[in-house]
Amino acid sequence: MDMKTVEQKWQARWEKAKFNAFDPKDTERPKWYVLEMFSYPSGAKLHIGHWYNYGPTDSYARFKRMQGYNVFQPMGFDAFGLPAENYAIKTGVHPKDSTEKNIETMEHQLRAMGAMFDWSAEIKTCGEDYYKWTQWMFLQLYKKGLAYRKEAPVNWCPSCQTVLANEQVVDNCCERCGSEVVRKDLTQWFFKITDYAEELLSGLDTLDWPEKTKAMQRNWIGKSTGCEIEFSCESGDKIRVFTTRCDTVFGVTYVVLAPEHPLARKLTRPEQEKAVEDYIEYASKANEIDRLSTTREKTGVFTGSYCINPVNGKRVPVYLADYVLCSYGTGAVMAVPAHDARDFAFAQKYHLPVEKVIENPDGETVLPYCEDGIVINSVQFDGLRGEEARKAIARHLSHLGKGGTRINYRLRDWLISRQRYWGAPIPVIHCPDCGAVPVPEKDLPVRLPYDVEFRPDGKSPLAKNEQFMHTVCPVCGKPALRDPDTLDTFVCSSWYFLRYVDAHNDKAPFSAEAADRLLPVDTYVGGAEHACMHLLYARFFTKALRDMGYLHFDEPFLRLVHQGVILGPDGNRMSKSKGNVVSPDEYVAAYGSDVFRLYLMFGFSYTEGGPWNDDGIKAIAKFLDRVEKTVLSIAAEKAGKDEPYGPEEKKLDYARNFAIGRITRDMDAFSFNTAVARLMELLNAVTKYDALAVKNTKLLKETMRDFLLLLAPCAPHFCEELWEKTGGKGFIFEQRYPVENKDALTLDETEYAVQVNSRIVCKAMIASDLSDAEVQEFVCALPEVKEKLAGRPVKKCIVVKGRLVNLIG
RNA sequence: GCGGAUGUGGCGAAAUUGGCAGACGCGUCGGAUUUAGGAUCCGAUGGGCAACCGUGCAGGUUCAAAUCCUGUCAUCCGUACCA
Repeated sequence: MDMKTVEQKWQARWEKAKFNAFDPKDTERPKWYVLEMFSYPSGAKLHIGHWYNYGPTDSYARFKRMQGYNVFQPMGFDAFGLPAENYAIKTGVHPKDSTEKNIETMEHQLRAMGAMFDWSAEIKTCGEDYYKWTQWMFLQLYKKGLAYRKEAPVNWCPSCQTVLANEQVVDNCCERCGSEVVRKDLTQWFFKITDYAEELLSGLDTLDWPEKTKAMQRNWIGKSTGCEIEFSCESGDKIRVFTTRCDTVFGVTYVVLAPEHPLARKLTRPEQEKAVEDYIEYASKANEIDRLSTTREKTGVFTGSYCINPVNGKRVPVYLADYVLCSYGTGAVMAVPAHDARDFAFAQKYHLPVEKVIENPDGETVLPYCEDGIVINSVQFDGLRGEEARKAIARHLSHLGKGGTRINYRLRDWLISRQRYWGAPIPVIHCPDCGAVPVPEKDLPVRLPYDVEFRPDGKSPLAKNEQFMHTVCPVCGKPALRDPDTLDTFVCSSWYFLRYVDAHNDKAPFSAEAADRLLPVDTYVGGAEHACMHLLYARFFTKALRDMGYLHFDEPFLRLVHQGVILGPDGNRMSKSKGNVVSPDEYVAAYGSDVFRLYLMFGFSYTEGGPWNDDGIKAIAKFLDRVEKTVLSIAAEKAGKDEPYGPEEKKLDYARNFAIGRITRDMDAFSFNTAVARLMELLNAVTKYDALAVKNTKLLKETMRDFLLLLAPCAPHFCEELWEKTGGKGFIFEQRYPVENKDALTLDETEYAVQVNSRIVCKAMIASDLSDAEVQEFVCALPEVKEKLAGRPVKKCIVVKGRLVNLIG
């Protein structure tokens, strides 16, 4: 078969019939929203990763379609972002121009894959008709109190000249360029994702997602239940600390503030001023030194001040130390060196007292003892243990008015400002009188100007564009300046799945009807690297929009599947620098897109991936050749009667229905490699039967028809062609996916493994309708069994229906 | 350190969830066809002459373990002083 011609032929026909588009008028069939993570339009062509994500998932979508679902499978481009801007800085090619060109190329390639993408819903996040609504989203979150501005120490990449999200910092280095990240204070916009911490955590339990991904989100959210305790200072200031171990509060021997803590300087006594200033200076540079070492020595400085432990009135010194993080909890901790490894190390170094208040119930108490144990030296709480002690002490603190139970999350608010050009401008105007004023919705979009100087110098490129910057305040009408920053591209991708459902709506981001009809996403497929970013942000958006009344569901992605990573042939991640990049193009040119897709499905365990190896690709081409030959030769046979129906026919019918059942299950489970294996088995069974002298032609033709239908989602062009050639009407994808006939799966007899004392003695065909006792009787009569038993009585007999008999003698 | 996974033939991988380990395919070997090569078709293929031995390693539970439990090693991913 000339695959190139066949592919073009069917792609054109599908296109013409609008066959790939979701049909909103069809209310008969239930909807099924299959979504693959959209791609960033890079300069390179589609790589194996794209193919591996989109090819097999498209087969899944087609399978759902044949099962009778009204499938919606859109595609688009996550088109804003750093790479285009970096490319522009390097080459002078404007991001808009390079991005549009790349989109064109990629779109062309994606279409050539032959996937069932509904291009009528295509979106490009850099288009005005899209980012207008991204800005609208910002405004809604702002209205809802979920967007706010604050001065905050941010991660600054000196090379990219931009702020990075925590998630974009890897090993204290910039995720993109590898430069070391430094700290810088800037006024930034944030989304208050922490307001949803609890629901983002609890909602995970309802999701059909990989456990690993859920675990990562749980860790990222990092809920811990503990206690907040107030230590009063002699100055009158109050230090609030967070602890999960309030059962150790009687063992506090000092209190530590993060160097950036607001009280740090205030509590410093004059005689300590120099030491403290030096330390704060040192700590501010701490990011620049190697913080990765967990064995890094604890450092700190005494402020000269003391505070009072509310439970026992003890006066304890206040230290600054950078092992306490400003951004977690209250930025201050009570130090209990006897029962915390870090406090212990610090106390040793600075010769601070260690007071034991917990005893190991199961042996010697070696300090620092950090497990739960029995409370001692704590007056009325002595003898209590673990959780019980914590509850009692928390209650006590609450009575004292000095604290109480508190839940703390590791999750931080999402920093969304970027001092970058290629993104959606933040729709805010800064007025000297009115302050930060949101742009009225009617004035959206705030257009991203084309002419800008984006060579980095630490300022937002937009800040240098006078025309863009100068405007009037929407409240008072006086001259005012626009916000020069753009939104993190993750903001764009946090709601794209919502836009798809109503991609051309110019009145709203999406209509309520469209959202109700298609959302949430039923099956979402993409890389695992987004576990704590995109997948969390999209959930946050969904919940926030729900609370504003725009959506009527809680979770955007009901089921999530991560495809594995295809590595280079050398087992390493593919990269230009390693020179191990394998391009799909040559294979697609040589074998066609169906063969390439089918090989991706067959050669790897989908969620595992693995090193690229093209040994099997010829085998797939051979398999399809065999299919073609067999299908055409069987189709050419004269239609016959539905007879005979003997053991051979029964066998073929069994193989057919077995395959139907298993393939259906495998496709649903994204177990594509086994689905293809089952197809191969069925073809083998058909070939074998076809070679017989006497055949039931009707059964044979029906089996072949089923086979073609089963194969269709995995080799769409190829099967359409054969469908047409063998007289099929319409598109093969209009046909119903075969459903197994359970009757054909009940056999008169099956092969049992016969064991004596758990060792296999022989195999035996045993009738299916025998009772366990009859099976035992049957196998006991077998000569091999008699020999092994050697006259001993059978003490016990285990029968596993249809599989195995085990005689214990 | 913590969290999560993975470990099965020469190779990619299966295993109905505790029931015949290695489905399906690659590769290899043998045969048919062919002037030859290629292609195609048929057969064999975990190891061992064998009894038997085999799912990283060592134990355990069970009539029965790749699968469950305990310990251990290796690799990968995530995370980084989270109080």
